[in-house]
Amino acid sequence: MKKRVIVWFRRDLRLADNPALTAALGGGFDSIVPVFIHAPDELGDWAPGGAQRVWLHFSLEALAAQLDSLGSRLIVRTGPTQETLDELIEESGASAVYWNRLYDPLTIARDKKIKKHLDDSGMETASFQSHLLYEPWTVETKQGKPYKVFTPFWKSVRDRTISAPLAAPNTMPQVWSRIGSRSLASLDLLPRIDWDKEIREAWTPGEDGAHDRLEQFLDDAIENYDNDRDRPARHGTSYLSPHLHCGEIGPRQIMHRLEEWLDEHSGKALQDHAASFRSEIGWREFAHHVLYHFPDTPEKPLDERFEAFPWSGDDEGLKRWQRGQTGIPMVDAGMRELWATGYMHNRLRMTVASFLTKNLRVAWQHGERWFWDTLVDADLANNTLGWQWATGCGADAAPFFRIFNPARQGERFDADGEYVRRWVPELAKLENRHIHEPWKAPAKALKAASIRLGTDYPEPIVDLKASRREALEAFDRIKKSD
DNA sequence: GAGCAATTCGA
DNA sequence: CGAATTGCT
Repeated sequence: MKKRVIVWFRRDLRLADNPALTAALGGGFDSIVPVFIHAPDELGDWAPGGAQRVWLHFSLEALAAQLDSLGSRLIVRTGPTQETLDELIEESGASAVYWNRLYDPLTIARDKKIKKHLDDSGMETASFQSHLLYEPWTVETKQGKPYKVFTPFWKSVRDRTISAPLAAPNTMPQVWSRIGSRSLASLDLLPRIDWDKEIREAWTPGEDGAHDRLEQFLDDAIENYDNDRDRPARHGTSYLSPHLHCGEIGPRQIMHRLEEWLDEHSGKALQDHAASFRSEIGWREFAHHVLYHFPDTPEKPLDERFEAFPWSGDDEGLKRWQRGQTGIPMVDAGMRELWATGYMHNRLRMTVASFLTKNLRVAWQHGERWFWDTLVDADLANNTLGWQWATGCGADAAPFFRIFNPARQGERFDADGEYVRRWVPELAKLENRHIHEPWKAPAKALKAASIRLGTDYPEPIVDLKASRREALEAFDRIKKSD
């Protein structure tokens, strides 16, 4: 009797360091059926957004090509997942299903149900850790509770040993030709109008693209990480987030390769830069930890007092924010970068989130949703943590009064206005000293730069100082009403 | 460089 | 008890 196993791919679209795949290859099976099941309905409100879908399309295309080159084949199906797995089991005669674990609430619930169903019908099932360095349930405070503050979380886990990543297979068993697959195109992941051009040009989804990015980061950017990662005009960050989201590379591989690289490049300064980068990977772990233990946080503030926060309900403000027409250069630059490319530099993510929630006092869930639909790296854990952090209703005791001033942010991190000029070209001719606050520029300076405020570029839709004060007052009220 | 405004977390 | 991502006026 032939033994066959289904490897159920999800957001682990890689061959190297893929424990489910490795277990299947080492499990004495005669055949392996690699399958991806597209079932966005099962993710409720958090089905992949527009930009994510584009990424997923190309990532699946890359995985399919890799499997082809090893003599295997990616089977693509659509949900419902449980029924689809049942059909595949029937068609292939598989006796086992293996997969790698994910941690968002709806996926956990679905996977549990499917595991029980498969177990009950006599299948062998196994799930594996590959998406995170530290399983959320293995990390707790001395009181046995989940962590709510990053630093103690990170201190408690960062010295744990990380096992070596698994090698990619050199060859794989053929997939029975009778097992049919849908075409990728039929999943309808790509947009009808080609707004995704910039995404295609700027990125290479897939496992090879992910590793190239990591190498590029090590070669070019890590030596200045602490200084350059906050400067949006530079390429100072790793750009690994969308690759990590789809699991084209895993955190274990990143950490391992980093150590290997550091062994070849010594220096105290480099160690510091590497520590900062590691802690960013740590933030991703922390975000998953918090989402796992507080599964309501995509919708609800962790700090319950914020349920009563007097949001403005400013629809017009939200629209202008989305379109990059707020009249605040840094905010508009960030929002336009997002709209044009599906990506936004992290420094700007904090700045625009602070502006939306504090200065416009629009509920953070609206911004979270917009990011979800537009970001190519939209990730439920990271997006949720980021928005709650920026709002001040999240995991740490950060004071609400820590409100970003977009003009100060511009002066500090985009001093020469390069980033603003790139994304808000109508301000291109304005001198550096006015570029982050055009409303304060003298008439002469505006004229010299051919800018008519309110015509060529909007007047600020809100007064930064007054709106900051009002936000603080609103926070005072919910604090006292507790 | 202090004050924001005292709070919550976590050892 | 000390500490708390990345701030602003």
